[in-house]
Amino acid sequence: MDPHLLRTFVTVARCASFSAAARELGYTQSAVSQQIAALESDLRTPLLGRRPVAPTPAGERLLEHARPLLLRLDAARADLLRLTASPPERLTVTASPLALGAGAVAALPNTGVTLRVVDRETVPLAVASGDGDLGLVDGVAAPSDPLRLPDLAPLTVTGVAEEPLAVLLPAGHPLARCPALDLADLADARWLDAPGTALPLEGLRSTLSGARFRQSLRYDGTDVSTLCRLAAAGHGLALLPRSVAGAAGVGVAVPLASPALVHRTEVLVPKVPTAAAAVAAGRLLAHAGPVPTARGQ
Amino acid sequence: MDPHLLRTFVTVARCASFSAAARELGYTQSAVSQQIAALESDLRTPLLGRRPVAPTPAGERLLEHARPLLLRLDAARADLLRLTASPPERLTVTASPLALGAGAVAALPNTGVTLRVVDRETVPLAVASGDGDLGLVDGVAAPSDPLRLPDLAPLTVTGVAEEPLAVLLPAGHPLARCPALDLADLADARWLDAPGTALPLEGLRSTLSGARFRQSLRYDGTDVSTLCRLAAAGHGLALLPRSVAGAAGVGVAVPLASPALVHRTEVLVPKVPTAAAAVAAGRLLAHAGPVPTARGQ
DNA sequence: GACAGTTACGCCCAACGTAAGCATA
DNA sequence: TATGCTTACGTTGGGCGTAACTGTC
Repeated sequence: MDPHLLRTFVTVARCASFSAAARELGYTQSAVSQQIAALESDLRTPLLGRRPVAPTPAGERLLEHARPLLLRLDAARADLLRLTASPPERLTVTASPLALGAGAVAALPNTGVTLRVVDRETVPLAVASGDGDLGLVDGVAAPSDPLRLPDLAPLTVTGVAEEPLAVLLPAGHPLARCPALDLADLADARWLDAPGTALPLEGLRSTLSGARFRQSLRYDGTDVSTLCRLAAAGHGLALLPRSVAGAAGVGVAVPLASPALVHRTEVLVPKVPTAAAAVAAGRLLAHAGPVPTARGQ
Repeated sequence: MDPHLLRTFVTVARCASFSAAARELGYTQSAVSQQIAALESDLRTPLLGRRPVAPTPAGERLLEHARPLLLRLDAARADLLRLTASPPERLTVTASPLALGAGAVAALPNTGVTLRVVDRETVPLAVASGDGDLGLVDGVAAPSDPLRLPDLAPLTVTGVAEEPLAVLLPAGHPLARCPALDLADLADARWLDAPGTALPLEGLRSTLSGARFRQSLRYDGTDVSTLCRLAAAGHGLALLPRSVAGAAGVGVAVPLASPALVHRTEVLVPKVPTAAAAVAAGRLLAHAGPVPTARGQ
């Protein structure tokens, strides 16, 4: 269970090839073979089928463990090195697309900032690994409830904005004339599958037992206006913050009435932020929030 | 950042001594010294002050990373080994004290079961590490909200019970005559500090910004009736499930009215449970729940 | 027979233990 | 002076590469 072996295992599983993984890791094919053999003998179970190279059930389980483990390990390393390293002159802000509300944009310093917009789930990863100095993530939550973020590293998380939700529908949609919608009304609707940009439905499914959300087109970009046009063109519904849906300029935005859910934005900084990140986080809080956060556990 | 080094580091920090850690780990003092030196040179920063042996600020950060990391590593290893190992004949159920409601107790199989009651935060740890086959944890949450559990390993979590809360007060307490209480009423009360048994207040503090919960006696056991007697004797208030507080036989139980919080119990099983654990989990669900669970993220 | 993973074998370095060194109470 | 961490040094084994082997398309 040496992380070295785990990393090799994960790479082999991803490449579905010993030799490709060896090239990528700078080993010989032989070394990779030996590492996998060592891991398999350590755990007393085959982890990879050969020809084709694919994880066995036990291998799948190990992947589930190994990936977050390696992530945490990298995050820990980066965090410790950051303590020593001299503070960078530029501030790198990593944000998910819908986390950049008007308030956040206004509060950003206008010099020495690199703004990177990435997939929603990449944001905590970037901040934890030191890839970004400050993160802005959004998601759906009950009012004043914190977002459920993966705990890759001890980060300081603060809510900075909450706003109501809306569903973006194509103009001719039968539900487009409703004054407000309930999630239950949308149980059988077709949703855009855009987990990085539109608000993800996975968690919401469980609120409506029995309801099956049908998914249609998958969008992997991070561009909100494209997303809105996709929704307006009838490729599927999109759940968005009300202000975004209302200002889309295409389609029809219908407010979401219940259950009580809001669009929430949070600031992520390392427990010991860089000076620039601390200042920027302070400005964001002063400008927009903080928003109350209820109940840890 | 080899886990071997991390484990040594954590041990040295705990023992506050190189030689004691060496004894505990089965190394020579010299080896431990070299391992710490290797870690410090790898991270380019001193981690431990010597004489006395105590973590530096950087060392403190590393401890924060290393402890959960090693936990996850052990959990992963245990999980994989469990896949291979032959299923044990006995079922070990690990539960926090207040997770054992009447329903849960009734649903437990009456043969071949070892029931272990432990500190609340130990339950996920035990299930993740394979130390127990099935876990029952409780906590405070908004209705149909899942508990916030540390994600040590991929576990299957299902709600099985929710019930209202009550505060247990000594008979003469000024608030004991109220028909119901609000958390705000209790902002300045003195609470028992019993995180393993009574419901912990840490998270609740943030709901009432400005309110400072004063803590008094600390109770580290897992015995509910002792806790009730402590509360009744005026050592501090205790937040409990209403049925428990009402049946305490001592003190006065006053229902908690708002904000909307409930006592929630969840079943924890490994993603691939043992046969006995799967059966027991099924019985628990059939008997008591499942309780709705809203929103992932 | 070509491609891809395994096995054999030799080499080397990382890591441990022994033992001497050194700093602090 | 005693205790306890560090440094020096010799030894060993784990892990890598080279190369020969084997199984599968």
